[in-house]
Amino acid sequence: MPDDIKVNRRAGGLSRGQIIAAAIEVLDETGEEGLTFRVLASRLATGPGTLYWHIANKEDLLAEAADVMVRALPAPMGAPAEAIPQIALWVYDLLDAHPWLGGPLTRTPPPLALLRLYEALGRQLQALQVAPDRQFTGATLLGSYILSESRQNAANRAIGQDRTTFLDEVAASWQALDATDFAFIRSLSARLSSHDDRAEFLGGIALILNGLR
Amino acid sequence: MPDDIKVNRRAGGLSRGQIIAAAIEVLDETGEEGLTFRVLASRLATGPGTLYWHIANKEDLLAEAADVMVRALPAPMGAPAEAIPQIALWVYDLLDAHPWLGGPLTRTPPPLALLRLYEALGRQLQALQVAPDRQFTGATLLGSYILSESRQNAANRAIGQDRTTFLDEVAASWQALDATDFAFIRSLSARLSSHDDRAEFLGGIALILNGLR
DNA sequence: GACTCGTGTGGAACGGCGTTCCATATAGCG
DNA sequence: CGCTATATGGAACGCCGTTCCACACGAGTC
Repeated sequence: MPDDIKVNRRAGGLSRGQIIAAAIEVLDETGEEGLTFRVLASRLATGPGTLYWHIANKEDLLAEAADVMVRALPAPMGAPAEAIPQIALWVYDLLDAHPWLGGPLTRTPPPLALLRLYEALGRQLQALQVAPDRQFTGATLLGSYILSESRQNAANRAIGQDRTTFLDEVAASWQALDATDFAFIRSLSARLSSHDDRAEFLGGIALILNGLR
Repeated sequence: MPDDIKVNRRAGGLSRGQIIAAAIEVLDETGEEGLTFRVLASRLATGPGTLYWHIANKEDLLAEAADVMVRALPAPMGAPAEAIPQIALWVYDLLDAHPWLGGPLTRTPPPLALLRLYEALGRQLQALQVAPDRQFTGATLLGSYILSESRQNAANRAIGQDRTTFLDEVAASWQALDATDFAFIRSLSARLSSHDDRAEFLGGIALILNGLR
């Protein structure tokens, strides 16, 4: 299966692209754990064995699905100092709408989808005239923060129940911790459920950019 | 199974602590995927069903194992500006020695082990006189960067082969990317295999602290 | 137009997983 | 000395990713 260019000669034949598109549908509907080869095969009206002719394994499938999503990253507009928060928010909203992306994006080695993100961030750092030996650190820092926060936020709402009630429960469990061992955590718990996530998130981005200057 | 205080009355009885200790042994030897209830049970000379009397499920077991590891975090010494890199490096080395920690530490909601880490970082931020409304952002930023980098580094070496040859392969695959779409990534690939990970890592920490000032 | 062969197909089966079930054993208590 | 809650452990359940293999089809060759 060397090239994707080679199209299936069969009439109603399955293509790699169709499989990935169907996988994304299933992932959006039932999450990462809901995607199995059996349900995917039945949705495509075939058997599990057929899928393995087109894709190597589940890891491969997830990486490709993630890449499809990240390819939609729009070209940033405006000054670099504005473009970076713009990219950050785009990723934040992407993972909010498709929480399953959290898994496939954070693998070793970094999947292509993640490289696209780093590329976009790195270019803005270059445009910001960040010193070359700081670009690596800066891109890594931005990327890890963006992904970690987006993942966390996405996971919060993937639980199924309402996001605010979930955060309230977490805050309550933090309040129940030992008062001396977890003084700082407890002081955070009030802030946890009331704060504006996106504003908080953008604050972190601004902090990084501030440090890069 | 309300309290841990209640000790097994049986002679050679199994305790929750013994199970967790054995689990950590298996995890250190064979990684997260190597830990199954069957191998854990056979190591403890019992059946899988017995384990479920003492622990709720695998997630519970992993969270508790992670907590045991993070509890060993030493009390930071010296000025706060030195204590934070100190904590960061401790986590970095911990995950380097026990790569399986990467998984259990990054769950939703944040496991107790992770809260311990945030507590330690937050206290240093307070000592650094960081404004209260920036402590949350700062701790989150530090935590996400420390964990992400440590995880990445740990995963690199968990592959089995030598770390440098692994990074060389990654660098080569980056060089093979499209020259215009991935100009920034390609410019990074040279730096990837030659750089000093720990120095790079500390550079990122310094950058965050710089931004907080 | 028949033959053939590489390209696809799909359902059964494999081995392993987390977890549950249940018959059984044991230790403390009335 | 029974009784009962505690604790055990092996069998079994349902599901997973993946492999296997018998088979169908479409295009090139004579």
